[in-house]
Amino acid sequence: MNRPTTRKGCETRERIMVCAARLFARQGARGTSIDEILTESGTGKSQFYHYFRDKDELIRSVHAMQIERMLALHSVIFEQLDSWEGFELLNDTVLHLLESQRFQDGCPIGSLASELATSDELVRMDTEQYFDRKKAAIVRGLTAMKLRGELRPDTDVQGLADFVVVVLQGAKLLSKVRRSADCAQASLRHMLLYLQSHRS
Amino acid sequence: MNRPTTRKGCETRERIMVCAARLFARQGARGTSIDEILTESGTGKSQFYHYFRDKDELIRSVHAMQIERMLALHSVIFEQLDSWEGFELLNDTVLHLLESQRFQDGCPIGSLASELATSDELVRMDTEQYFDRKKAAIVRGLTAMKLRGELRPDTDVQGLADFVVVVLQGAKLLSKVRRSADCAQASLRHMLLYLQSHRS
DNA sequence: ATTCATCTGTACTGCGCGGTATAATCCTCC
DNA sequence: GGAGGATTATACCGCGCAGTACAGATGAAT
Repeated sequence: MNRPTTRKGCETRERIMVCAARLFARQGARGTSIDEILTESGTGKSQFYHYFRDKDELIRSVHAMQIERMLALHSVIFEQLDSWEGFELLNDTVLHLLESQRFQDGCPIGSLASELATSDELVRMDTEQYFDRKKAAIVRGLTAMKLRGELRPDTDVQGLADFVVVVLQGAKLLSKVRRSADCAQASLRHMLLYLQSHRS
Repeated sequence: MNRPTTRKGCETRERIMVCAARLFARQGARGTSIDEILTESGTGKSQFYHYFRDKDELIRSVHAMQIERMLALHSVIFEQLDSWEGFELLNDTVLHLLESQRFQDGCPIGSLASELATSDELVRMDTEQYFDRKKAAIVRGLTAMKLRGELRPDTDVQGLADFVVVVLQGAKLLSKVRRSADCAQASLRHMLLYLQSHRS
């Protein structure tokens, strides 16, 4: 609702957001109560409703934040996606991320989207944009490789980019269910091998 | 709680389950109240608590039912997974299923798992088993093809099977977010192409 | 020091939710 | 036809939830 103006206000809002993000990733948005977030973040109700109109707005804000966070975190990698090393780095980063959460959260963005996509159109659209931006980065990289003659001229860049996004999301989901990165690792490796099969 | 014995009882329990399954797929388990299920299915509270101990038991029952339903629906296909036609049929079936839901539900099993995997260990394990059984069917098929010499002897059957499961789940999730089968279709086609690249 | 907007503490409300209690019906079998 | 379990109707309970009211604290600017 109100954007914070002072330093203290920013910190408070931030603490709520970060804490909510963590809880949402573990137990979903519907499975997390506002009180729980407030207790965990050491804030009060008045503070919450000073910065957010209602729970839905919090959810959307957190989701948007996670999206920007992820895209920022991967921005360096995205720029290297015009080389095999870049894709290897992408795979490694994803696997590393999964392990750092001990395979508990899967993909926070994907999870929240899966939970709310049908009931919250805004969340759905934000997620769609997220996938679009991810895909665009991959398309850029593959196109560059194609232009440099590293990929066959008839390579279906668009379809491959969709494919990569799909594999990434699927791998993250399965690692969450299996509590292990094994299948994710195998899948990502095969994905890379498939990309490389388009070498000219 | 109580298993129904009479015909009427079975029908009542069935109606609750089917209705819950539909609602869970659209709005998640936490996003669906018992009252909503009862209203929609035309049953009463006493009937619900006659057949289910609590909401968790309903959720697990519905989830288990969905799993068995899916495996049964695919059992014929699973037996044909020792041929390229079999995999094509699998892809077509998945796409057809997505379209029949107008891309609203994605994968009911995957969605519920994503929502509850971290908070309900039983749901998580059931889902894991589901993926295992799916993978096993794929492994059987690919192994048969390998033995028949249609796949190269060094083919990583296990890894490929994981890969297929991952792609299927990822495709279903993205179709839900994108409200379209386009990316799913492209991904599944590329998956098949990759499998076929292992031809000997 | 006073002012004034920002920020925060606390107590409260109303309601929807999961779950219970009790008793009434239905059906089958003897 | 009536005994007895299976099934169903209805009213209810208590709690946790999202959201509100309002007063109090903070702190920078003048």
